[in-house]
Amino acid sequence: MQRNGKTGRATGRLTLKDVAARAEVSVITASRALRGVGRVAPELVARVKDAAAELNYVPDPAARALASSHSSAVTVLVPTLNNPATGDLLEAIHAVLLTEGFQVLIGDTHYSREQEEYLLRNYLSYRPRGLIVTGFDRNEEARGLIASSGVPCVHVLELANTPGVYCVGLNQSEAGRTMVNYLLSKGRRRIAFVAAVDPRAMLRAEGYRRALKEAGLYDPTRELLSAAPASIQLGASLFSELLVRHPDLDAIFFSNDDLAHGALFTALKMGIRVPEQISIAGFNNLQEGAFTIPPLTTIHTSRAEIGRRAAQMLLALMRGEKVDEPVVDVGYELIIRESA
Amino acid sequence: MQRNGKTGRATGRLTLKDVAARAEVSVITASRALRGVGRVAPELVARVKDAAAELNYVPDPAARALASSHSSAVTVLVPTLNNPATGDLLEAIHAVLLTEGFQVLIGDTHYSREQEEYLLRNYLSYRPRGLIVTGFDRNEEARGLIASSGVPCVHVLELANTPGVYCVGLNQSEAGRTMVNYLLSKGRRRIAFVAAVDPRAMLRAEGYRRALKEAGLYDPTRELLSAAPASIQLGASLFSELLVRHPDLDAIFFSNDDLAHGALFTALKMGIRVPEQISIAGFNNLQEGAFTIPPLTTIHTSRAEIGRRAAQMLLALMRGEKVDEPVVDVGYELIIRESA
DNA sequence: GCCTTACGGGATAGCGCTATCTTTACACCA
DNA sequence: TGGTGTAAAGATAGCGCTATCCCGTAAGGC
Repeated sequence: MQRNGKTGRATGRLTLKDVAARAEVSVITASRALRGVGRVAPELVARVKDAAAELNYVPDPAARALASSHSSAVTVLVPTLNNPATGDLLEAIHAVLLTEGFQVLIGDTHYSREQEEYLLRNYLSYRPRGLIVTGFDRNEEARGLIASSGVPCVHVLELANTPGVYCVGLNQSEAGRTMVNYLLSKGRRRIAFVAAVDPRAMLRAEGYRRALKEAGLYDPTRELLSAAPASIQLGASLFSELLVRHPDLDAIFFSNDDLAHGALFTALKMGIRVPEQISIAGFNNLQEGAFTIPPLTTIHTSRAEIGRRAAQMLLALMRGEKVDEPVVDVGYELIIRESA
Repeated sequence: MQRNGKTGRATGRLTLKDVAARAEVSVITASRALRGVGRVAPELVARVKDAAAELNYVPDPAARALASSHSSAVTVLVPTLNNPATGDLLEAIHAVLLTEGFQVLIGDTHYSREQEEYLLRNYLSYRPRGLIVTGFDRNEEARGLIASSGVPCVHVLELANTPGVYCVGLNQSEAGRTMVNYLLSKGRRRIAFVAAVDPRAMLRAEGYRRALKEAGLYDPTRELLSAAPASIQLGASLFSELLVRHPDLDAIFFSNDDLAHGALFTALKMGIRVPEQISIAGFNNLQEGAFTIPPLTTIHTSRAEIGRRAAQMLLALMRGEKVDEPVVDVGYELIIRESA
């Protein structure tokens, strides 16, 4: 129960030695028994495990990390914590890794390459067993840190075909293209793209451009990018701004549901009929989208599935297993609702 | 740049020994110089720091933790990651602690006491320097773990007056009471309370009950609690359900903005006029609330400020400084919009 | 019967740091 | 001049674990 007490140690910590003593084996046997490595007679394993359980023993991760030069930590770097999509992702990653006995260290890069590099340097000093990073937009230093660390790394949200690179995500650009093609199929011709600049949004922008160029309808002045982080507020103001500049637009593709929600609210307030006058589309399929007036047409992305599968892939990599599907495309789904 | 190379160590890691050698001092002097403890001549400190910088040395946290029996980690336990309010809180905590050189370990208790106890046991084995936990709703075991660990702990979101307990939050119950009193002041008499059960929501419920009892208008059948996690969807269905049971209600206080949004959307769809037929109020002041139809009356809570101040308080505690304000009430603000 | 091989178990030596004690150097006072 | 105090640096010994080497014992081969 209590961790101080019968041991005479300076730190008062309950150690493997105590467990070993109780099980009447040597420390190293206790170590092996608890880790399930090496050859230990089943009977001894049971005795050690019982002793550990009775004493409520928890191994010291620091000592373990120092001795083995491997921690049980997995570092996850996300661009922001302030985002429902990140929440879904982290929740799923946590769920998988924690049950497997790993600790999850979360780093928030705030969409900054410098910050990401700093965090990598920092977190890698923890000798994490694994690494999950968001996308591929990082500087050379950061790339080098990941590569030279030798720590298994899974990239999430985006896809890449580079050999030796593991990733779980979706083709953001294709998803963007799908949405624009859908708008085109509905007869829209003057389609704008509005985004809060972030790497994924820029990939969606590529898809947007490709689709419109293929249709011969691309007009670069119809792209509106903002450096501010996405929010409903921002969507509202970008929407107004865009309408002033381009009153003739018949559709707007927002890089992000938040922005689209702001636009929908503004449209409702200003009496602009959606989708009759203008179609509005978002991206990510946040829960609110099903309830807006009108409900939002968007692209569904399975953040939870990405998190889960990325964590599982990382587990396999950390165990040294062969991963025969290094690129997992979880796909996306066009959610057609009334707004477009 | 690279971490392998000139050192002859088995792990290939760049160690303090390398730094010491380069600065031509002993390891322990290098250690002291880098940590800024003890007496080291300024000239040597500079030499060591230069050497460390040139080698791009990053101390091994595991070794440090083992030797000093203190890590540089701070554990934060939150009830969910899937929530904008949690995002704000974590973002702020991260911002403060990371710049001070601490690592932030996030644990997600999923609103479960058992899970919290498990996580505490686990994370405490990391010898964190500090602990931030959400509220006070935990089992005896968990309470004991925190107390006996001797790790400085700050409680967030709720307040308590127990001596020796540090907390940063707001009086949830008072905030709930304030909202109900406001509704009463607007002439509402048949006020319901709808919540997704969580400890904070239950405190708000207390405030709700108190206010109504004081007004002699309390009716327990007007409380609707759901075990499911809060969502717009849930709010929508609870709203419909409640109206069937109590068609005469003139106001509903939702424990949570998400739920209120669902209600507003449903009301709009069903042609129920808000606030003429029924007033709707929420809690937390999420960004969406300013844009709903009609805009949502709610209670603003400063999650970011709570996170920031909690982190600062924890810093002070970890440094052994005296904290003369162990209970920080960041307050709340009644945001009056059209929905009530 | 001796040697090999395999297996179960233990002894030992660190992992990279820091707490603690000890030593050295030098100023100060009687 | 010798003793003493103190600052500055180093030597030493772990922190709690695991990698590695080593030693018995038993089974199997010739």
